[in-house]
This record gives sequence, C-alpha cells and structure tokens, in this order.
Amino acid sequence: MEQSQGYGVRMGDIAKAAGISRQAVYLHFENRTDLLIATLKYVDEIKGLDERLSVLGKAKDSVDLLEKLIEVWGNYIPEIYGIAKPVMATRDTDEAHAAAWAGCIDCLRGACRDVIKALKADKKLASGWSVDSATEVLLVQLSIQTWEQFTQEESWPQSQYIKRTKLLLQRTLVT
Amino acid sequence: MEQSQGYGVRMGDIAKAAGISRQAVYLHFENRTDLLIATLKYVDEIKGLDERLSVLGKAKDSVDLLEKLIEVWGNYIPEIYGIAKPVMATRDTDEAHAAAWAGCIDCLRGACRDVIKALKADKKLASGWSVDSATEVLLVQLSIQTWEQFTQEESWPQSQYIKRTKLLLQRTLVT
DNA sequence: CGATCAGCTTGACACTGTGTAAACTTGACG
DNA sequence: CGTCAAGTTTACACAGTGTCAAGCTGATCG
Repeated sequence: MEQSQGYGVRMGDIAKAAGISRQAVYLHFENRTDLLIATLKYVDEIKGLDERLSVLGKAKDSVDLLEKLIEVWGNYIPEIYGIAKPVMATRDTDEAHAAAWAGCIDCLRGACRDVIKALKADKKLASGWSVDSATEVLLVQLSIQTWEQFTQEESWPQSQYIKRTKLLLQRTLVT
Repeated sequence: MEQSQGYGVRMGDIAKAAGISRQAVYLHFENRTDLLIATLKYVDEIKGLDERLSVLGKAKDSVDLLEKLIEVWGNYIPEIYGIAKPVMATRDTDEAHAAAWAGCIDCLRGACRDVIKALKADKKLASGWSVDSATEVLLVQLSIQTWEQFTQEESWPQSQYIKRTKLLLQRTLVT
C-alpha cells in the first residue's frame, strides 16, 4: 500500500504479497474493510504519532506550538498516506471506514483545539474566530485532502508545503 | 445525482430515472464515464458559470475582485457538487475522468491567476507569495474538497463558508 | 400500402472483485 | 497416534459494468 499509494490494492494482491492464497487472508481478517482498518491502526502504532506529538510539550509559546503541530503532523501525513487513502476513499460506502476515519480525525482535532486554546489564552487568536471555528480551519488545513492537493496535484515539495502552511495559518489565525 | 449527492448512482438507477431500460442507456452513452462527463459539461452549461464570472468585471479593485471570485465560485460549488463528486471519486482509476476534471480545474485556475495578478499589480499581494504559489493557494482553498470538508464534515452553513473563506484568504494573500 | 428505420425492449452472458463454503493437506506437539 | 492450527484448492453466489443478438413498434417515405 505504501508503494502503490493506496491504488487498487485487491485482496488477491495482498495475498500474493504475503505469499499465501487469497482465501487464507480471510482466515486473518473478516473482510477488506477490516484489514484496512487494522493496517491503519498498526501503522499508526509503528510510526508513533503519540511519541512525536510529545515534542509539542517543549513549545516556547502558543505561536511556536502551532508551528510545531504543523511540522509534526505535516511530516506524518506522507508516511500514512498510502494506507489512509483507501480508507478515506471508501468511507462514503463503508460505515466502518467512516467510523475508523472519524476516530483518527478526532484525535487530530483534539490537538488542534489545544493549540487554538493556547493561542486564545495568549491573546494571540486573531479576530473573527471562535475557538471552534479556528479549530476547524486548522483541522481542514492540516487534512490529508489539503496535503494531497498541494503536494500531489500542485506538485509542491514537502518542505514548501510545511513552510507555506505555516505562513497561511499564522496570517489567518495569529494576531 | 443532485438528490443523491453523487452516491451510488448506477447505470440501472439512471435508466430507471429516465424511464428506459439499462441497455438503452448504452445507446446514448459509450459507458458510465462518458455519461458522467457529458452530464458534468451539460450542468456547467446550464448553470452558466461563464455568465456568473462576468460579474468579476465590475469589481472596484483587486481586493473586491478576490471577494467576488470567492462568492461566485463558492456559491457555484453546491450546485455542481452532486455531479462533480462521482467524477472526482473515480479520477484515480479513470483517465478520462482525470482529464475532464483537470479541464474544469484549469478553468478555475485561470480565474485565480487573474485575481492574483490583479493583486500584485495593485501592490497588494502579501509578502511570501509568488504569483504561482498564491494562485495555487487560492485554487486549493476554493476547491470542492475544501468546500466539502467545511460544509459537509464540519457542518458549516454555506454563508459561513463564504465569509470565513474570505477572511482566511484576505489575511493570507492581501497586504 | 408496404418497406424501412430509429429507438427501444428483453434476455443472455462475460468479466472483475468480494465474500462464503467445503473438503483436503501438512507439520508441530503432547 | 491423534489432534489441531494454518494453510491449500476448488467451487460458487453476488453486484455492477459492459457486450451481443433478436424482436417489437410507430413514424415516415416512395
């Protein structure tokens, strides 16, 4: 999935890659949805997002906190993109995918809200935003969809994505 | 498609809605891809985006121009969303969809570039952006994906989407 | 009036991908 | 030696797309 960036990974492909028969895959996972979600969770664990987010504790101030969140999460996206994409893609038709995905998003939403609250406590939250609306703006700017558009469709290198997202979010949210 | 917001519209559903047999649909369109693209073009024609964009000619200045583009395009999205979604969804696996979609985007990209150029000519393009990068930021903020996240996932009403997108883009791109 | 033709109908079928089911093999372990 | 886990192969049901062939029907034209 990492290699194929989530494209057309069929049960047969997975079986072939694992060196077992297609039927044997069903001995380990109920169905494709189940396998994808398990993989997403596994990758999340391996890549250690929680660990990386601990860097946020060392932020000097709320503006630095925002910057660090953009860095940590923004650099995490390319690592999970290959697995996240097929889950995202089928969330319209697959309730379990939608739920699993919403879970991931809510985790990020929490981090976003903390950053916005810190900005507000610092009196640095720009006018025009409530904590809720600012959190939602931050969440959408950090979304995989937005990352995908900049880096895949507009061909921005990862470093530019990070730099420009910081610029956009600082101008938008910080006084 | 408008009603179902692009979900699971199968050839059989289309046939039933048209009051003809499924096979008869193939007498009018080569395949599903073809039908979707033709529908997208038809809707584009009916809804008259070109006509609406003519309002931009009446803009007082470049900042007003940006605001008007956000209004016109932003209010156009919900009208084409139902048809645009299935085209977008299958663009990964369907070359013709990808091409048709890229065509639509390039049309919008042209309008975005004009606005950014006007800002630059007015000396109002914020520091840190080239014409290209600013155009790309504007394009992504006006994308259906971004609209979808704010209005569908974050449940922003359309009016708030417009208002807040203006705020975000003015702070980000305008001096 | 009868032939022709467009526009449709029905019915059958190939193909892909998911998921289920059943019967058989093989190697480890107590 | 029996048991069990972890496979294997083969077969099939199901949905959705797309193809193909044969037949129906009503309008138009010579």
